[in-house]
Amino acid sequence: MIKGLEHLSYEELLEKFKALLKTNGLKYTAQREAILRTLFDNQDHFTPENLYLLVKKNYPDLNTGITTVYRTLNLLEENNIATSISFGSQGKKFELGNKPHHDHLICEKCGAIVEFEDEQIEKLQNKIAKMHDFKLTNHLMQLYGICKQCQNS
Amino acid sequence: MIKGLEHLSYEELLEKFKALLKTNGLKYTAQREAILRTLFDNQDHFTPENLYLLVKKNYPDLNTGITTVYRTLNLLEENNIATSISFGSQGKKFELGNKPHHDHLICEKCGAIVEFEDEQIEKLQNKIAKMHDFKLTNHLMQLYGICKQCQNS
DNA sequence: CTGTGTGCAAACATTTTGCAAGCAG
DNA sequence: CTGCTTGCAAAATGTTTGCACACAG
Repeated sequence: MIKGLEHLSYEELLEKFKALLKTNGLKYTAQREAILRTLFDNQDHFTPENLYLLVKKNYPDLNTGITTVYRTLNLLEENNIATSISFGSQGKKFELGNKPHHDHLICEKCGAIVEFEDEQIEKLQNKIAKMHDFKLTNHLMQLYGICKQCQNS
Repeated sequence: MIKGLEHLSYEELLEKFKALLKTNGLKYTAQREAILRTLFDNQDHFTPENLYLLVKKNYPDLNTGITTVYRTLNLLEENNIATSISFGSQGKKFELGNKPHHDHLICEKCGAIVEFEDEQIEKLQNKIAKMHDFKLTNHLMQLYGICKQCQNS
């Protein structure tokens, strides 16, 4: 899983990104940074569409196309800087992978996404994988329900 | 979650389906049964496309369209006879919901899907939901890894 | 008969690709 | 300068909808 990205400052993250670009013979562009920066400034889960709109709003001069957002997100994901998860009807969403591993609680009414971690569950998952002779590489857990607010309305 | 569908024979399942159709003023058609039957005979996880191809192969005379497969799957899902899950790059898949709740181990190499159940994890999930004041309605857990076969090849 | 179901084609939504021009290195 | 990157438009996917005919009840 994502390791070594926890608690990075933006400067550190940017350095990491630049190093990665250099290693792969890719170029550092204003659009790529705008996308990274927007992901960092809004620690949230974005669909490509939502992120595209926000980048456009925050950096109107760059005139970034949605194509570039898709391409950059894929680049970030391939290099473990971002992660994507499919949230049922909410579609595929990306988040910056600079946090320790966590799973999600999703409100089916308002769509709120709450993150959580649980070490015990992780241990049980490893146990199950071992029982089935799987070498675990990744996992996904989503709990769907109704959040406190929506229960009271 | 899905309750009361466990261990149904095909006849029982079909009765349930017919009752449901009658209740909603819907009609029992050969295409709908072919789809249900195919899901039952191949206890597996299907994309609409795959299921469509199999139904076409098994019941060529019906000339079933993919539109009908989509419509029937949605009908079955709305009535808790089938369930759909998004399996990352494998896309959205449906399975007959006549088994007790279970989660999935997915091989990232060959795409194999193995089902498992774990009561302890379910308990922990309830604990977490309670901590965050969520009223749980559903959950999804997928463990991605490399299966035994693929490790040895 | 009535109204639901069907297949087809068209519409849609989302994501990817081809291309000519732009710009980082 | 070289060739990676970009935005646009077009293409490719996956899914839904409109419609006229078919058929279950």
